Amino acid sequence: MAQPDTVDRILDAAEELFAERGFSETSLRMITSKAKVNLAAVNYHFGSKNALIHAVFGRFLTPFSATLESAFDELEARCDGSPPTLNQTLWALTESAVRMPQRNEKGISIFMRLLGLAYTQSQGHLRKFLEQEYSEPFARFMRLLKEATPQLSAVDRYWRIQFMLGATAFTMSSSDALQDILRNKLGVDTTVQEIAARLVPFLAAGMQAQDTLLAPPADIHIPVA
Amino acid sequence: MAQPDTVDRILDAAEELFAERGFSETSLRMITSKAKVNLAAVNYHFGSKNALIHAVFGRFLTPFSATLESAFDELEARCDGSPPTLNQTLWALTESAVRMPQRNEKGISIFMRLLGLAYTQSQGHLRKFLEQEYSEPFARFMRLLKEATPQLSAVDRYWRIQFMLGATAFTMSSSDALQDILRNKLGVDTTVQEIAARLVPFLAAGMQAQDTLLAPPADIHIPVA
DNA sequence: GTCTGTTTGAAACATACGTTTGAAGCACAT
DNA sequence: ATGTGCTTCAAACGTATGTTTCAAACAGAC
Repeated sequence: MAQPDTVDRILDAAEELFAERGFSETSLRMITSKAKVNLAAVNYHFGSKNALIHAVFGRFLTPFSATLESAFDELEARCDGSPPTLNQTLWALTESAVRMPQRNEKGISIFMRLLGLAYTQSQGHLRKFLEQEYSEPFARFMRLLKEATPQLSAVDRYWRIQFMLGATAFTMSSSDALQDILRNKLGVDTTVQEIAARLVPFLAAGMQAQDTLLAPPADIHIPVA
Repeated sequence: MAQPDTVDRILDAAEELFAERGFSETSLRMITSKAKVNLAAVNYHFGSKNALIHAVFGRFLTPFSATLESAFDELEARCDGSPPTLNQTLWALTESAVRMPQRNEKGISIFMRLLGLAYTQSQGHLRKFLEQEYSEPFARFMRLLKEATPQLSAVDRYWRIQFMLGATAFTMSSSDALQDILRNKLGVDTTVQEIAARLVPFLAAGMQAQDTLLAPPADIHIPVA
Protein backbone atom coordinates (compact mmCIF):
# COMPACT_ATOMS: atom_id res chain seq x y z
CA MET A 1 0.00 0.00 0.00
CA ALA A 2 1.29 3.40 -0.92
CA GLN A 3 -0.74 5.20 1.74
CA PRO A 4 -1.71 2.56 4.23
CA ASP A 5 -4.22 4.74 6.01
CA THR A 6 -6.46 5.68 3.09
CA VAL A 7 -9.39 3.77 4.57
CA ASP A 8 -9.03 5.42 7.96
CA ARG A 9 -8.56 8.87 6.50
CA ILE A 10 -11.80 8.44 4.55
CA LEU A 11 -13.62 7.22 7.67
CA ASP A 12 -12.32 10.13 9.75
CA ALA A 13 -13.33 12.73 7.20
CA ALA A 14 -16.70 11.11 6.55
CA GLU A 15 -17.52 10.82 10.23
CA GLU A 16 -16.84 14.47 10.85
CA LEU A 17 -18.64 15.76 7.77
CA PHE A 18 -21.67 13.55 8.27
CA ALA A 19 -21.98 14.78 11.85
CA GLU A 20 -21.69 18.39 10.74
CA ARG A 21 -23.99 18.37 7.75
CA GLY A 22 -26.00 15.15 7.61
CA PHE A 23 -25.68 12.31 5.14
CA SER A 24 -27.38 13.59 2.00
CA GLU A 25 -25.84 17.01 2.43
CA THR A 26 -22.31 15.56 2.42
CA SER A 27 -20.94 14.62 -0.98
CA LEU A 28 -18.22 12.11 -1.69
CA ARG A 29 -16.16 14.93 -3.17
CA MET A 30 -16.25 16.81 0.12
CA ILE A 31 -15.13 13.69 1.93
CA THR A 32 -12.34 12.76 -0.42
CA SER A 33 -10.94 16.26 -0.62
CA LYS A 34 -11.00 16.61 3.17
CA ALA A 35 -9.31 13.21 3.45
CA LYS A 36 -6.85 14.18 0.69
CA VAL A 37 -7.69 11.05 -1.21
CA ASN A 38 -8.79 10.34 -4.74
CA LEU A 39 -12.50 10.42 -5.40
CA ALA A 40 -12.61 6.85 -6.65
CA ALA A 41 -11.07 5.58 -3.42
CA VAL A 42 -14.42 5.53 -1.65
CA ASN A 43 -16.04 3.28 -4.18
CA TYR A 44 -12.91 1.18 -4.41
CA HIS A 45 -12.58 0.54 -0.67
CA PHE A 46 -16.21 0.61 0.43
CA GLY A 47 -18.26 -0.04 -2.68
CA SER A 48 -20.78 2.76 -2.33
CA LYS A 49 -21.66 5.81 -0.30
CA ASN A 50 -24.23 3.86 1.73
CA ALA A 51 -21.64 1.21 2.55
CA LEU A 52 -19.32 3.99 3.71
CA ILE A 53 -22.05 5.26 6.05
CA HIS A 54 -22.42 1.75 7.46
CA ALA A 55 -18.66 1.50 7.94
CA VAL A 56 -18.60 4.80 9.84
CA PHE A 57 -21.22 3.46 12.23
CA GLY A 58 -19.64 0.05 12.50
CA ARG A 59 -16.26 1.43 13.46
CA PHE A 60 -17.77 3.00 16.56
CA LEU A 61 -20.72 0.79 17.30
CA THR A 62 -19.03 -2.58 17.28
CA PRO A 63 -16.56 -1.86 20.09
CA PHE A 64 -19.24 0.17 21.88
CA SER A 65 -21.74 -2.66 21.93
CA ALA A 66 -19.03 -4.95 23.28
CA THR A 67 -18.29 -2.46 26.08
CA LEU A 68 -21.98 -2.14 26.77
CA GLU A 69 -22.49 -5.88 26.99
CA SER A 70 -19.71 -6.28 29.52
CA ALA A 71 -21.04 -3.30 31.49
CA PHE A 72 -24.41 -5.03 31.65
CA ASP A 73 -22.68 -8.29 32.58
CA GLU A 74 -20.90 -6.65 35.46
CA LEU A 75 -24.01 -4.83 36.59
CA GLU A 76 -26.12 -7.94 36.64
CA ALA A 77 -23.39 -9.91 38.37
CA ARG A 78 -23.09 -7.27 41.08
CA CYS A 79 -26.86 -7.20 41.57
CA ASP A 80 -26.72 -10.95 42.10
CA GLY A 81 -30.11 -11.99 40.79
CA SER A 82 -32.18 -8.96 41.73
CA PRO A 83 -32.80 -6.66 38.77
CA PRO A 84 -30.64 -3.51 38.46
CA THR A 85 -32.37 -0.22 39.21
CA LEU A 86 -33.38 2.26 36.53
CA ASN A 87 -30.61 4.63 37.56
CA GLN A 88 -28.01 1.90 37.41
CA THR A 89 -29.16 0.82 33.96
CA LEU A 90 -29.14 4.33 32.55
CA TRP A 91 -25.76 5.08 34.04
CA ALA A 92 -24.31 1.86 32.68
CA LEU A 93 -25.35 2.99 29.23
CA THR A 94 -24.09 6.55 29.45
CA GLU A 95 -20.86 5.63 31.14
CA SER A 96 -20.17 3.02 28.51
CA ALA A 97 -20.59 5.67 25.84
CA VAL A 98 -18.47 8.25 27.63
CA ARG A 99 -15.65 5.87 28.49
CA MET A 100 -15.19 4.62 24.95
CA PRO A 101 -11.63 5.11 23.67
CA GLN A 102 -11.88 8.15 21.43
CA ARG A 103 -9.95 9.09 18.35
CA ASN A 104 -10.05 12.76 19.29
CA GLU A 105 -11.57 15.13 21.81
CA LYS A 106 -14.79 15.50 19.83
CA GLY A 107 -15.24 11.74 19.62
CA ILE A 108 -18.36 11.23 21.69
CA SER A 109 -20.27 14.28 20.62
CA ILE A 110 -19.61 13.48 16.99
CA PHE A 111 -20.92 10.01 17.44
CA MET A 112 -23.89 11.03 19.53
CA ARG A 113 -24.86 13.39 16.79
CA LEU A 114 -24.50 10.61 14.23
CA LEU A 115 -26.75 8.35 16.28
CA GLY A 116 -29.31 11.11 16.57
CA LEU A 117 -29.18 11.68 12.82
CA ALA A 118 -29.56 7.95 12.21
CA TYR A 119 -32.80 7.98 14.14
CA THR A 120 -34.04 11.31 12.85
CA GLN A 121 -32.98 11.33 9.24
CA SER A 122 -35.10 8.58 7.75
CA GLN A 123 -32.38 6.71 5.88
CA GLY A 124 -34.06 3.35 5.44
CA HIS A 125 -30.85 1.47 4.67
CA LEU A 126 -29.19 2.78 7.82
CA ARG A 127 -31.99 1.78 10.15
CA LYS A 128 -32.05 -1.69 8.59
CA PHE A 129 -28.28 -2.02 8.96
CA LEU A 130 -28.33 -0.97 12.63
CA GLU A 131 -31.23 -3.26 13.45
CA GLN A 132 -29.53 -6.25 11.87
CA GLU A 133 -26.12 -5.64 13.39
CA TYR A 134 -26.91 -4.44 16.88
CA SER A 135 -30.30 -5.86 17.83
CA GLU A 136 -28.83 -7.91 20.68
CA PRO A 137 -27.53 -5.20 23.06
CA PHE A 138 -30.58 -3.12 22.23
CA ALA A 139 -32.97 -5.90 23.24
CA ARG A 140 -30.99 -6.46 26.40
CA PHE A 141 -31.24 -2.79 27.32
CA MET A 142 -35.00 -2.98 26.80
CA ARG A 143 -35.27 -6.01 29.05
CA LEU A 144 -33.33 -4.23 31.80
CA LEU A 145 -35.63 -1.23 31.50
CA LYS A 146 -38.64 -3.49 31.84
CA GLU A 147 -37.29 -5.17 34.95
CA ALA A 148 -36.38 -1.81 36.48
CA THR A 149 -39.91 -0.42 36.09
CA PRO A 150 -42.26 -3.25 37.12
CA GLN A 151 -44.83 -0.73 38.38
CA LEU A 152 -45.51 0.55 34.84
CA SER A 153 -48.09 -0.95 32.55
CA ALA A 154 -46.71 -2.20 29.25
CA VAL A 155 -48.33 0.69 27.40
CA ASP A 156 -47.04 3.33 29.78
CA ARG A 157 -43.56 1.86 29.66
CA TYR A 158 -43.63 1.72 25.89
CA TRP A 159 -44.43 5.40 25.52
CA ARG A 160 -42.08 6.54 28.22
CA ILE A 161 -39.21 4.67 26.56
CA GLN A 162 -40.04 6.52 23.37
CA PHE A 163 -39.95 9.80 25.29
CA MET A 164 -36.53 8.87 26.67
CA LEU A 165 -35.18 7.93 23.26
CA GLY A 166 -36.55 11.16 21.85
CA ALA A 167 -35.03 13.41 24.48
CA THR A 168 -31.70 11.65 24.11
CA ALA A 169 -31.49 11.40 20.34
CA PHE A 170 -32.75 14.91 19.81
CA THR A 171 -30.46 16.52 22.34
CA MET A 172 -27.42 14.63 21.21
CA SER A 173 -28.11 15.22 17.55
CA SER A 174 -28.00 18.96 18.00
CA SER A 175 -25.70 19.10 20.99
CA ASP A 176 -23.06 21.19 19.26
CA ALA A 177 -25.54 23.87 18.28
CA LEU A 178 -27.10 23.79 21.74
CA GLN A 179 -23.71 24.16 23.38
CA ASP A 180 -22.97 27.16 21.18
CA ILE A 181 -26.24 28.84 22.15
CA LEU A 182 -25.54 28.21 25.80
CA ARG A 183 -22.04 29.59 25.54
CA ASN A 184 -23.28 32.77 23.89
CA LYS A 185 -26.27 33.28 26.17
CA LEU A 186 -25.02 32.29 29.56
CA GLY A 187 -21.29 32.15 29.02
CA VAL A 188 -21.05 28.54 30.14
CA ASP A 189 -19.02 25.74 28.65
CA THR A 190 -20.49 22.26 28.63
CA THR A 191 -19.09 18.81 27.96
CA VAL A 192 -20.98 15.85 26.67
CA GLN A 193 -20.42 14.20 30.02
CA GLU A 194 -22.23 17.04 31.74
CA ILE A 195 -25.12 16.87 29.33
CA ALA A 196 -25.44 13.15 29.99
CA ALA A 197 -25.25 13.82 33.72
CA ARG A 198 -28.16 16.24 33.42
CA LEU A 199 -30.08 13.97 31.09
CA VAL A 200 -30.09 10.85 33.25
CA PRO A 201 -31.94 12.37 36.24
CA PHE A 202 -34.43 13.96 33.88
CA LEU A 203 -35.12 10.64 32.21
CA ALA A 204 -35.29 8.69 35.44
CA ALA A 205 -37.75 11.16 36.95
CA GLY A 206 -39.94 11.15 33.87
CA MET A 207 -39.82 7.39 33.65
CA GLN A 208 -41.00 7.09 37.24
CA ALA A 209 -43.63 9.83 37.14
CA GLN A 210 -46.55 8.90 39.34
CA ASP A 211 -49.54 10.03 37.35
CA THR A 212 -50.64 9.34 33.82
CA LEU A 213 -53.31 11.94 33.19
CA LEU A 214 -55.53 10.85 30.36
CA ALA A 215 -57.32 14.19 30.16
CA PRO A 216 -56.25 17.77 30.74
CA PRO A 217 -56.90 18.92 34.32
CA ALA A 218 -60.13 20.72 35.00
CA ASP A 219 -58.46 24.09 35.37
CA ILE A 220 -57.22 24.15 31.80
CA HIS A 221 -59.40 25.85 29.24
CA ILE A 222 -58.22 26.62 25.77
CA PRO A 223 -59.98 29.15 23.56
CA VAL A 224 -61.03 27.77 20.20
CA ALA A 225 -59.19 29.47 17.39
CA MET B 1 -57.00 31.20 -12.53
CA ALA B 2 -57.30 27.86 -14.23
CA GLN B 3 -56.58 25.82 -11.10
CA PRO B 4 -57.11 28.16 -8.20
CA ASP B 5 -55.62 25.76 -5.66
CA THR B 6 -52.22 25.22 -7.22
CA VAL B 7 -50.48 26.93 -4.33
CA ASP B 8 -52.32 24.86 -1.74
CA ARG B 9 -51.77 21.62 -3.60
CA ILE B 10 -48.04 22.34 -3.69
CA LEU B 11 -48.02 23.17 0.01
CA ASP B 12 -49.95 19.99 0.88
CA ALA B 13 -47.65 17.75 -1.12
CA ALA B 14 -44.51 19.48 0.10
CA GLU B 15 -45.60 19.30 3.74
CA GLU B 16 -46.21 15.58 3.54
CA LEU B 17 -43.06 14.74 1.58
CA PHE B 18 -40.81 16.92 3.72
CA ALA B 19 -42.17 15.22 6.83
CA GLU B 20 -41.63 11.77 5.35
CA ARG B 21 -38.19 12.24 3.85
CA GLY B 22 -36.60 15.47 5.01
CA PHE B 23 -35.86 18.59 3.02
CA SER B 24 -32.78 17.75 0.98
CA GLU B 25 -34.12 14.29 0.26
CA THR B 26 -37.31 15.68 -1.26
CA SER B 27 -36.95 17.07 -4.78
CA LEU B 28 -39.17 19.62 -6.44
CA ARG B 29 -40.05 17.00 -9.01
CA MET B 30 -41.41 14.70 -6.31
CA ILE B 31 -43.48 17.53 -4.92
CA THR B 32 -44.88 18.73 -8.22
CA SER B 33 -45.75 15.26 -9.43
CA LYS B 34 -47.48 14.40 -6.16
CA ALA B 35 -49.35 17.72 -6.35
CA LYS B 36 -50.13 17.09 -10.04
CA VAL B 37 -48.69 20.45 -10.95
CA ASN B 38 -46.08 21.61 -13.42
CA LEU B 39 -42.49 21.65 -12.21
CA ALA B 40 -42.07 25.37 -12.85
CA ALA B 41 -45.06 26.20 -10.66
CA VAL B 42 -42.97 26.06 -7.51
CA ASN B 43 -40.49 28.64 -8.67
CA TYR B 44 -43.30 30.72 -10.17
CA HIS B 45 -45.41 30.86 -7.01
CA PHE B 46 -42.77 30.70 -4.31
CA GLY B 47 -39.52 31.79 -5.96
CA SER B 48 -37.27 29.00 -4.75
CA LYS B 49 -37.25 25.72 -2.89
CA ASN B 50 -36.12 27.40 0.31
CA ALA B 51 -38.98 29.89 0.08
CA LEU B 52 -41.36 26.95 -0.33
CA ILE B 53 -40.01 25.42 2.86
CA HIS B 54 -40.63 28.70 4.67
CA ALA B 55 -44.17 28.84 3.29
CA VAL B 56 -44.91 25.32 4.53
CA PHE B 57 -43.91 26.34 8.03
CA GLY B 58 -45.67 29.66 7.87
CA ARG B 59 -48.99 28.13 6.87
CA PHE B 60 -49.11 26.16 10.09
CA LEU B 61 -47.09 28.28 12.44
CA THR B 62 -48.83 31.62 11.94
CA PRO B 63 -52.31 30.51 13.04
CA PHE B 64 -50.80 28.26 15.67
CA SER B 65 -48.81 31.05 17.27
CA ALA B 66 -51.99 33.17 17.35
CA THR B 67 -53.89 30.37 19.09
CA LEU B 68 -51.03 29.91 21.49
CA GLU B 69 -50.86 33.59 22.35
CA SER B 70 -54.54 33.73 23.20
CA ALA B 71 -54.23 30.54 25.26
CA PHE B 72 -51.41 32.16 27.21
CA ASP B 73 -53.47 35.34 27.56
CA GLU B 74 -56.36 33.45 29.05
CA LEU B 75 -54.11 31.43 31.31
CA GLU B 76 -52.34 34.47 32.71
CA ALA B 77 -55.63 36.33 33.12
CA ARG B 78 -57.09 33.42 35.09
CA CYS B 79 -54.01 33.19 37.29
CA ASP B 80 -54.41 36.85 38.09
CA GLY B 81 -50.85 37.92 38.66
CA SER B 82 -49.38 34.75 40.14
CA PRO B 83 -47.37 32.76 37.60
CA PRO B 84 -49.08 29.73 35.98
CA THR B 85 -47.84 26.33 37.09
CA LEU B 86 -45.66 24.09 34.93
CA ASN B 87 -48.56 21.74 34.31
CA GLN B 88 -50.84 24.57 33.26
CA THR B 89 -48.24 25.95 30.88
CA LEU B 90 -47.53 22.59 29.26
CA TRP B 91 -51.21 21.83 28.91
CA ALA B 92 -51.86 25.21 27.33
CA LEU B 93 -49.24 24.40 24.72
CA THR B 94 -50.35 20.85 23.95
CA GLU B 95 -54.02 21.73 23.91
CA SER B 96 -53.34 24.59 21.54
CA ALA B 97 -51.52 22.22 19.21
CA VAL B 98 -54.16 19.53 19.41
CA ARG B 99 -57.07 21.91 18.95
CA MET B 100 -55.64 23.52 15.82
CA PRO B 101 -57.96 23.19 12.83
CA GLN B 102 -56.33 20.43 10.82
CA ARG B 103 -56.29 19.83 7.12
CA ASN B 104 -56.40 16.08 7.67
CA GLU B 105 -56.18 13.48 10.41
CA LYS B 106 -52.39 13.39 10.27
CA GLY B 107 -52.13 17.15 10.66
CA ILE B 108 -50.46 17.42 14.03
CA SER B 109 -48.04 14.56 13.72
CA ILE B 110 -46.88 15.80 10.32
CA PHE B 111 -46.16 19.18 11.70
CA MET B 112 -44.48 17.90 14.81
CA ARG B 113 -42.14 15.96 12.62
CA LEU B 114 -41.43 19.03 10.53
CA LEU B 115 -40.58 21.00 13.63
CA GLY B 116 -38.25 18.24 14.73
CA LEU B 117 -36.57 18.21 11.33
CA ALA B 118 -36.20 21.98 11.41
CA TYR B 119 -34.30 21.64 14.63
CA THR B 120 -32.26 18.61 13.67
CA GLN B 121 -31.48 19.07 10.01
CA SER B 122 -28.94 21.88 9.93
CA GLN B 123 -30.74 24.10 7.43
CA GLY B 124 -29.36 27.49 8.35
CA HIS B 125 -31.93 29.44 6.37
CA LEU B 126 -34.82 27.70 8.12
CA ARG B 127 -33.60 28.39 11.61
CA LYS B 128 -33.07 32.02 10.71
CA PHE B 129 -36.56 32.26 9.25
CA LEU B 130 -38.24 30.69 12.30
CA GLU B 131 -36.30 32.84 14.71
CA GLN B 132 -37.23 36.02 12.87
CA GLU B 133 -40.90 35.20 12.41
CA TYR B 134 -41.87 33.49 15.62
CA SER B 135 -39.52 34.70 18.29
CA GLU B 136 -42.35 36.32 20.25
CA PRO B 137 -44.55 33.35 21.28
CA PHE B 138 -41.42 31.27 21.74
CA ALA B 139 -39.91 33.80 24.13
CA ARG B 140 -43.21 34.00 25.98
CA PHE B 141 -43.33 30.23 26.43
CA MET B 142 -39.78 30.33 27.72
CA ARG B 143 -40.67 33.06 30.19
CA LEU B 144 -43.63 31.05 31.49
CA LEU B 145 -41.40 28.01 31.90
CA LYS B 146 -38.90 30.11 33.80
CA GLU B 147 -41.54 31.47 36.17
CA ALA B 148 -42.96 27.98 36.69
CA THR B 149 -39.58 26.52 37.68
CA PRO B 150 -37.93 29.16 39.87
CA GLN B 151 -36.05 26.46 41.75
CA LEU B 152 -33.94 25.56 38.70
CA SER B 153 -30.67 27.22 37.76
CA ALA B 154 -30.60 28.83 34.33
CA VAL B 155 -28.32 26.11 32.98
CA ASP B 156 -30.40 23.27 34.39
CA ARG B 157 -33.55 24.83 33.00
CA TYR B 158 -31.96 25.32 29.60
CA TRP B 159 -31.01 21.69 29.22
CA ARG B 160 -34.24 20.34 30.61
CA ILE B 161 -36.18 22.44 28.13
CA GLN B 162 -34.10 20.88 25.37
CA PHE B 163 -34.92 17.43 26.73
CA MET B 164 -38.61 18.31 26.71
CA LEU B 165 -38.45 19.60 23.16
CA GLY B 166 -36.64 16.45 22.10
CA ALA B 167 -39.04 14.02 23.68
CA THR B 168 -41.97 15.92 22.20
CA ALA B 169 -40.67 16.49 18.69
CA PHE B 170 -39.30 12.99 18.39
CA THR B 171 -42.39 11.22 19.68
CA MET B 172 -44.85 13.29 17.74
CA SER B 173 -42.81 13.10 14.59
CA SER B 174 -42.88 9.33 14.50
CA SER B 175 -46.17 8.84 16.29
CA ASP B 176 -47.75 7.11 13.34
CA ALA B 177 -45.07 4.44 13.20
CA LEU B 178 -45.05 4.12 16.98
CA GLN B 179 -48.82 3.70 17.10
CA ASP B 180 -48.58 0.94 14.52
CA ILE B 181 -45.97 -0.90 16.55
CA LEU B 182 -48.08 -0.58 19.67
CA ARG B 183 -51.17 -1.83 17.89
CA ASN B 184 -49.33 -4.87 16.61
CA LYS B 185 -47.46 -5.66 19.82
CA LEU B 186 -50.00 -4.94 22.51
CA GLY B 187 -53.22 -4.64 20.56
CA VAL B 188 -53.92 -1.11 21.77
CA ASP B 189 -55.18 1.88 19.83
CA THR B 190 -53.86 5.32 20.67
CA THR B 191 -54.80 8.85 19.66
CA VAL B 192 -52.50 11.83 19.49
CA GLN B 193 -54.41 13.32 22.42
CA GLU B 194 -53.63 10.27 24.54
CA ILE B 195 -49.97 10.44 23.64
CA ALA B 196 -49.94 14.07 24.69
CA ALA B 197 -51.69 13.09 27.92
CA ARG B 198 -48.93 10.61 28.65
CA LEU B 199 -46.21 12.99 27.56
CA VAL B 200 -47.12 15.92 29.78
CA PRO B 201 -46.70 14.07 33.12
CA PHE B 202 -43.42 12.63 31.88
CA LEU B 203 -42.12 16.07 30.97
CA ALA B 204 -43.36 17.70 34.15
CA ALA B 205 -41.73 15.03 36.29
CA GLY B 206 -38.45 15.29 34.41
CA MET B 207 -38.52 19.06 34.54
CA GLN B 208 -38.99 18.98 38.30
CA ALA B 209 -36.50 16.20 39.03
CA GLN B 210 -34.80 16.88 42.33
CA ASP B 211 -31.23 15.93 41.66
CA THR B 212 -28.78 16.97 38.99
CA LEU B 213 -26.03 14.42 39.39
CA LEU B 214 -22.81 15.71 37.92
CA ALA B 215 -21.06 12.39 38.44
CA PRO B 216 -22.23 8.79 38.29
CA PRO B 217 -23.34 7.38 41.66
CA ALA B 218 -20.77 5.48 43.63
CA ASP B 219 -22.34 2.12 42.94
CA ILE B 220 -21.72 2.35 39.21
CA HIS B 221 -18.52 0.82 37.87
CA ILE B 222 -17.84 0.40 34.23
CA PRO B 223 -15.17 -1.94 32.93
CA VAL B 224 -12.64 -0.24 30.68
CA ALA B 225 -12.81 -1.65 27.19
C1' DG C 1 14.58 -7.77 -13.57
C1' DT C 2 10.09 -9.51 -14.18
C1' DC C 3 5.76 -10.84 -13.10
C1' DT C 4 1.38 -10.36 -10.14
C1' DG C 5 -2.08 -8.48 -7.48
C1' DT C 6 -3.41 -4.35 -5.24
C1' DT C 7 -4.00 0.54 -4.93
C1' DT C 8 -4.12 5.23 -6.91
C1' DG C 9 -5.09 8.73 -10.50
C1' DA C 10 -7.47 11.71 -13.99
C1' DA C 11 -11.20 11.62 -16.69
C1' DA C 12 -15.52 10.51 -18.15
C1' DC C 13 -20.24 8.54 -17.42
C1' DA C 14 -25.16 8.80 -16.65
C1' DT C 15 -28.41 10.79 -13.88
C1' DA C 16 -30.73 14.04 -10.91
C1' DC C 17 -31.14 18.41 -9.20
C1' DG C 18 -32.94 23.62 -8.85
C1' DT C 19 -33.84 27.07 -11.91
C1' DT C 20 -34.92 29.66 -16.26
C1' DT C 21 -36.99 30.34 -20.64
C1' DG C 22 -40.47 31.49 -23.94
C1' DA C 23 -44.52 30.09 -26.01
C1' DA C 24 -49.32 28.71 -25.16
C1' DG C 25 -53.62 28.99 -22.46
C1' DC C 26 -56.89 31.26 -19.93
C1' DA C 27 -60.28 34.80 -17.66
C1' DC C 28 -61.78 39.11 -18.01
C1' DA C 29 -62.22 44.12 -19.17
C1' DT C 30 -62.58 47.05 -22.89
C1' DA D 1 -62.89 40.67 -31.08
C1' DT D 2 -59.18 42.28 -29.09
C1' DG D 3 -55.81 43.22 -25.90
C1' DT D 4 -54.01 42.48 -21.01
C1' DG D 5 -52.29 40.17 -16.94
C1' DC D 6 -51.77 36.14 -14.75
C1' DT D 7 -50.93 31.20 -14.95
C1' DT D 8 -49.53 26.82 -17.01
C1' DC D 9 -46.65 24.00 -19.85
C1' DA D 10 -42.78 21.47 -22.17
C1' DA D 11 -38.25 21.97 -22.81
C1' DA D 12 -33.88 23.23 -21.88
C1' DC D 13 -30.02 25.16 -18.93
C1' DG D 14 -26.02 24.69 -15.97
C1' DT D 15 -24.35 22.32 -12.17
C1' DA D 16 -23.54 18.66 -8.89
C1' DT D 17 -23.99 14.11 -7.68
C1' DG D 18 -22.59 8.79 -7.24
C1' DT D 19 -20.35 5.65 -9.94
C1' DT D 20 -17.33 3.52 -13.55
C1' DT D 21 -13.39 3.13 -16.46
C1' DC D 22 -8.81 2.13 -17.57
C1' DA D 23 -4.14 3.33 -17.51
C1' DA D 24 -0.34 4.30 -14.35
C1' DA D 25 2.11 3.50 -9.99
C1' DC D 26 3.31 0.59 -6.56
C1' DA D 27 4.88 -3.42 -3.34
C1' DG D 28 6.39 -7.97 -2.77
C1' DA D 29 7.64 -12.78 -4.59
C1' DC D 30 10.24 -15.31 -7.59
